[in-house]
Amino acid sequence: MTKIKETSTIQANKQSAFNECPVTYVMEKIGGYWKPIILFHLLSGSKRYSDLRKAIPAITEKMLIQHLKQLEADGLVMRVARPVIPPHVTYHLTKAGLALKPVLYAMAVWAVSDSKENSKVFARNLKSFPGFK
Amino acid sequence: MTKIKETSTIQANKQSAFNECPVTYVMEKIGGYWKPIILFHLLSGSKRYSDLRKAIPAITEKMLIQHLKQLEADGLVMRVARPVIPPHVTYHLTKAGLALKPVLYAMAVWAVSDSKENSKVFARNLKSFPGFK
DNA sequence: CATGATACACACTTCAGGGTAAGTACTTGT
DNA sequence: ACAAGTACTTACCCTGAAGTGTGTATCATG
Repeated sequence: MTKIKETSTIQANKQSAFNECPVTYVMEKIGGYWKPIILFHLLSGSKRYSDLRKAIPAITEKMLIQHLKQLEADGLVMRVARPVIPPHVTYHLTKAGLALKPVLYAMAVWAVSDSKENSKVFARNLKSFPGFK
Repeated sequence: MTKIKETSTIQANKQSAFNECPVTYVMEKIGGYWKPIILFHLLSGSKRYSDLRKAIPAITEKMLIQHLKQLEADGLVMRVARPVIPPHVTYHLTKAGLALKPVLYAMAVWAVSDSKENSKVFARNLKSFPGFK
């Protein structure tokens, strides 16, 4: 994890939001481009490191590991390493990780209904992502 | 809204995550330090611009406006301006914005139970926020 | 003997979100 | 005449999350 500067308003704001806002608390844990995707793949069952890599081709190894370590430190996933050569490491969701299922589900439901109701807005958003026309 | 570079892997990843992952879709809309807090305040009723400023003292005017504009563009809030002097502008949640209530609630429930079950992890996290001992 | 597979580690760079600070327009009150 | 309130706008800077690329240990297999 990257070092954090002590004197920084942005960190102070993060702190207060973290303390006061449970939504921010959740987003600190499942936020970022990759964490939700990793969690999604683990929700369908435990996976090896290399299986995750194959399941998410676009992710770099650095990002994958970094987020797995963070998820582990946050108590959402468990790392199980078998002491064999070549290494054999699997990642599992913990109880807390599994408890995220309804949360992620609620988000997904909203996303689907929102992208239907506001298809125009959706289209505008898509345009703002380069490579789309 | 800030300009976005066309040639950027990070944007490309955002795009694919946005397309494939409904959770990312939601977080694009309610993510950031301030959006959940603004939404929270609007959930308890429509508010004037100046009321929001008073309710969230730490936020700067730039951030407040910027996020309100984004929320408006995303169809989550509605801006109602009365053509009087001095100006009188109120912000309301739209149908889609109100529909976020169960989502935010699910997140809050998880946050509370998680911070209870894993008080040690919580403590570690707090330490990582400067200003805490 | 060297190539491949596995699960990482580390140094370096980029960029978009967030912060700071100052200014605008228009009118009412003193 | 000038300060105060309201709802913004704009220019500039800084930081930290994310991406790029290369290196490591260990053993089996051809």
